[in-house]
Amino acid sequence: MAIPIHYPSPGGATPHEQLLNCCRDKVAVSAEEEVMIRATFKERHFARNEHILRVGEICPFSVYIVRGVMRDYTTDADGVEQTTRLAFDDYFSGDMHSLSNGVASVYSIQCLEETVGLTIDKAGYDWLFAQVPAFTNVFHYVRNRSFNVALQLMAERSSKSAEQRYLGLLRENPQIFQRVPLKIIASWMGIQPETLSRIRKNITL
Amino acid sequence: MAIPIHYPSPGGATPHEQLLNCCRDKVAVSAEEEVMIRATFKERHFARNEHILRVGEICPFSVYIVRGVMRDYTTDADGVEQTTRLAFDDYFSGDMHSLSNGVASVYSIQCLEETVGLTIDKAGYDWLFAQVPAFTNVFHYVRNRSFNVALQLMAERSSKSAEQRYLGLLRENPQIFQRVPLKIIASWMGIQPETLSRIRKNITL
DNA sequence: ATCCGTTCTTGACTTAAGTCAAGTAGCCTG
DNA sequence: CAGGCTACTTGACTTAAGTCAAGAACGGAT
Repeated sequence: MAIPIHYPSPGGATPHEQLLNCCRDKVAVSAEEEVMIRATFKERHFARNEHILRVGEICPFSVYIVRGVMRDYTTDADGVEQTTRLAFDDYFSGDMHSLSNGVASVYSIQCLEETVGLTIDKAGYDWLFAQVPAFTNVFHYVRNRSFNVALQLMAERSSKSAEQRYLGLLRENPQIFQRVPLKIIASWMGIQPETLSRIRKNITL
Repeated sequence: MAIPIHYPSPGGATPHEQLLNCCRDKVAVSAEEEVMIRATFKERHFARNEHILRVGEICPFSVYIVRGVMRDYTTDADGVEQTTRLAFDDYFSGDMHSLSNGVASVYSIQCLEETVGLTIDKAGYDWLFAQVPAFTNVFHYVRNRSFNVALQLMAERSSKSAEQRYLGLLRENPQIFQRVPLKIIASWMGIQPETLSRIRKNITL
C-alpha cells in the first residue's frame, strides 16, 4: 500500500538532515561523521497500525521518527494492553536492550500514524558506535533522558490525581489529543478509558 | 529482577574484581581494558542516610555499588518524597543525564545502608568511553535494561493490585524487606505505608 | 451513501486505596 | 535506661477510580 508522505519536512530538511539536526542539538558532528551517519540510516515508511516489533521477537532495528507516532506496549496476563511509552516526531523508538543483546523484547511497538522513519540495524549500530563517537553520545543522551522522563512520570502517577495529570498534558502536549486515540492516552496515563472520558467532560463543563 | 546480595564479596573478590566480574557478565574485557577500568574507578564508602546527590545539583559521579543500597527519589509539590528506584549490590546508581551533560539532576540519591561503592566522575567516564569500547557496552547494557525494568514496573502498577505486586516482590525479592524500611518500599510500590501495612497483615493471617 | 466494527460516552454501582487520627513499638543518643 | 524521634500499625471513614452495561458517534470498507 502506498503511503502518502507530506514532504517537505519542517524547514525543507530531508529526513537525514532532520536526523543530523537532532544530533547536532546534543553533540558536535564532524563532516566525516555526517557522511557515516547518512550512509547507515535507511529511510523506511510504515503504515498506520503496523507493528515494527512484537513482544518476544528480537528487535530488528532502532528507528529515528522523522514524522509519525509510535507506542510501546505490554500485554498483561488477561490480554489487556498497557501502553508504556509514546514517541513522536524527532524521537527514537525501538527496544535497545533486545537489539544490542539479541534477546527477546519485553514489549511490542506499533505505529499509530503513517510514519516516516530512519532505521538502523544491529550491524549499522555496532559499526557506527565504533566509528563515530559523536553518535555514541547521541544515543547516551537520548536513552538517559528517556529513562529520567519515565521515572518522573512514574512519580507523578503517585503524587497527582488523574485530573491533574490530564490538565498538565493538555497544557504541555495538547497535540497528543489530535494524534493518539483516547483509549491509548488513557492506558498510557494508567487509567481506564471511562475515567478519561469523565475527566474530559468535567473540564469542559 | 532478583537482587543479588554478596556477603562478603563472592570468592573474596576485591571491589574492583567484583566490578570486572560484573562487566565480564555482559561483554568481553581485555587485559589492557581491565587496567584502565581499575585505574578509573575509585573506592568510596558512604554512611547510612548519606546523600550522594540532591535534586538540582549536578551529579558528581556514577557509582557501582559493591555492597549496600541506594534509592532515587523525587520530592513533589507538597514535599512528599517518591522513591523511584532502588539499587542494591552489583548495580549502578547516579543520574547519568546530569553527569554526562552537566545539567541539574531531577532527583536525589541517598544510601539506605552503609555502602561501599566504586565511583567514576565525568572526566573518568569520558576518558573510559573513548579508550575502552567494552566499558561503553557495559553502560549501554545497564542503562537499556534499567529502562526496560522501569517500563515493566510502570505497566504492572496498572495491571496488578497492590497485593499482587507485594506477593510478587515477596517471591522474587524477599531480602528487600530486610534491607529497606517499609515506608520506602511502599513509596517505591506507589502506595501509602498504611496500605502496605494492611496488605502484610492480611497475608500473614 | 450504508454497513459494521471500533471508539467514545454516560449511568449506576462497587471497591481498592487514600486520609486522618491515635496509639504502639523500635531505635538511637545522651 | 530514660527520652524523644521515627517507623509501623490499626481503626473509622472518605473518595478516586474501576467495573459492568448500554447506547451514541465515528470511520473505514464496500
